[in-house]
Amino acid sequence: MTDSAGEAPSAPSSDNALTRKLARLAPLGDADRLALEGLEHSAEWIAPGARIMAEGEPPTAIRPLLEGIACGHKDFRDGRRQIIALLLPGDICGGHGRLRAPMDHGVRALTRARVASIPADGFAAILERHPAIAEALHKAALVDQAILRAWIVNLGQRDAHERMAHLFCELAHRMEAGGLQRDDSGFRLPLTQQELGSALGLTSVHVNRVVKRLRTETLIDLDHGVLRIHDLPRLEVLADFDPAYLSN
Amino acid sequence: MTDSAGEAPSAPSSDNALTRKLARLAPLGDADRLALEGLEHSAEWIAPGARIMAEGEPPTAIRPLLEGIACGHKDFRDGRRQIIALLLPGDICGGHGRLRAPMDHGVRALTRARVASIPADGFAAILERHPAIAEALHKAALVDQAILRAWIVNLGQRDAHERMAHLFCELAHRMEAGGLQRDDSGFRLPLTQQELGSALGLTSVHVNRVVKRLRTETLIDLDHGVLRIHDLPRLEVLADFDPAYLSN
DNA sequence: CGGTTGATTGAGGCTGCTCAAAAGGTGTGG
DNA sequence: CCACACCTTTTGAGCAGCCTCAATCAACCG
Repeated sequence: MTDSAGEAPSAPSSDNALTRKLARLAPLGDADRLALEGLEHSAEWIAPGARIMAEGEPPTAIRPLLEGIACGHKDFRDGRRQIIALLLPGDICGGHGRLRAPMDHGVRALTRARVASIPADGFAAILERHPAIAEALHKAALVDQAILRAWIVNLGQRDAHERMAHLFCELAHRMEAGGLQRDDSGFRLPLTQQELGSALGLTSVHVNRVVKRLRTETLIDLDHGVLRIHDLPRLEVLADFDPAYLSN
Repeated sequence: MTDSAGEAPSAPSSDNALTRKLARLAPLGDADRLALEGLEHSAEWIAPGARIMAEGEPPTAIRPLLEGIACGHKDFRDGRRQIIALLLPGDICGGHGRLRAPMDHGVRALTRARVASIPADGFAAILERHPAIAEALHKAALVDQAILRAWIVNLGQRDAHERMAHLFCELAHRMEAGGLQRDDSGFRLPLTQQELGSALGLTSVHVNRVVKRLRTETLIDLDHGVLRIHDLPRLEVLADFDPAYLSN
C-alpha cells in the first residue's frame, strides 16, 4: 500500500536482493545486473498480511520478493492450512517462470513487502538474452528444492521441539546468508503461534507449550514477532541441524 | 549390475524416458533429441536396493533415471529415515546440475534400474548448446518443487489414512502421465511397509494397520510389492487429492 | 530345514490434539 | 480516558492417534 517515507534513498547504489542472491549463484555480468535492476520499476509495496499470489492464479508474471518476509501456504476447505515456505528477500514468490500451470499454493506478505513483477513474456526474453540469469534461477530452484526436502524431513521425522528448533536454525542461517539483520538482538519473525503451527504441522496450543519450554531452557525468546536466538549452537544440536543444504 | 537379456533391441527406435519427459516440458528440436539420446551410452543397470547416489557425494555427474523406480532418502545417525521422493523414469536422481553443493540426500534403486551418467562439464556444454534442454530441465525442477510441496502438505496436515491415500493417488497419476503401466491390474511399488512408513512419517506397525483398513474398504490392495488401486475416485476423495500440481 | 526378512496382531503408553476458558494487548469509538 | 471488541497468548483437563515393545506368522532362500 503505502509508499511514503522510510526505505532511504537506497543503500550505496547497491543491488537489490534478487541481484545479490543470483550473483551468489552464477557470475553475472554488468548487462545481467542492469537487466535485473530494471525490474525495480515494476516493484510495488504490499501491506503486511496482504496476498501476493493466489492459489490457482495463472503465472502471468514472475514475482521476486525484494524486501520483507512472505510465506507460501496451501489452504484446505475445512480450515486446515500448511505453510510451505518462508520467503526472504531475493526469493521468488510465484510464477516461477515458464510453467503454464496455475499456482499450486498462495503467497502472503508477513511484513510490509516490496515485490517486483515481470510479465511472463518479458521474462522469457530476459532469460534468452541473459543465460547467466537463467542459470542462476535454475540453481535457485535447486536450492529451494533442498529447503523443501529439509522441511519434509522436519515434518516427517522430528518431534515438536526438534522441529521448531530446526526451523529457527534454518531461518537464522538464511538471514545471515542473505546479509539480513542477524545481530544477536534477533530478527523479525511476524508469525502468530497459530501460523507457526501451520508451518510445523502443530496446533497453536502445542506451539505455545513448545515455545515456552525452549524459552525456559534459555534457547530462544519469541515476543511480539521478534525471534531472539540465545544459543544457536545448542539449538542446532537439539535440531540435529546441518546447514550444508543451504549452500550453493 | 547384470546386462543380460530382456530390454529388447529397443522399442520403435523410441525416445528414452528422459527425452519423453523433457519433450513434454519444452519443444525439443531434432538436435536436442539427438543430444539426449546420446546419453544412453553412459547408462548402466543398477541392482534393486543398490545405491545410486550417496548423501554427501559431490555432484560430479548428473544422473537421470531411464528405467525402473528409485527413491531419495535422508538418513539420521540414530536410524530414523525419511524418504523424500519416489523417482520414476525420466526423473533426475541427483547431481541436478550446476550446483557445487554435495548431495543433501541419498538415492537408492527400488527395482532394477537403468541410470545414465553425464559428467558435469559435458553437461554444462549440453545446456549451453541446447537452450531448449536447459529450459525443460528448469521446468522439471519447478514441477519437482510442486511435488515436494505436496509432500509437505501431506506430512503436515493429513492423518495416516489420508496420507497414504494421497501418496498412492500421486503415484497413479505420475505413472499414467509417464506412460508407464497403469492398467487396472495395478503397478509395481516395491516398498516394504517399513519403507512406506519412512515415506509417510509413520511406523511400519501403523502402516500395516492403515493398509489393512484401506484394503478392507476395498480401496486398494498391496501385496508382494504390487499396488492395485480398486477405486481411484474414492481414494482421491479420501485423500482430498487434486492432480493439478502434477501438470506442467 | 533352519535362518532371515517382512507382514500381522496385541497391549499399553506418550506426544500432541480437542475443548474450554481466562488473561494480556491493541485499536476504536464514545 | 474508559469501555468494548477482537485477537493472540497462555493454561488446564481429558482424549486419541500413533508409537513402542513384543510375539507370532508367512514367505523366501541357500
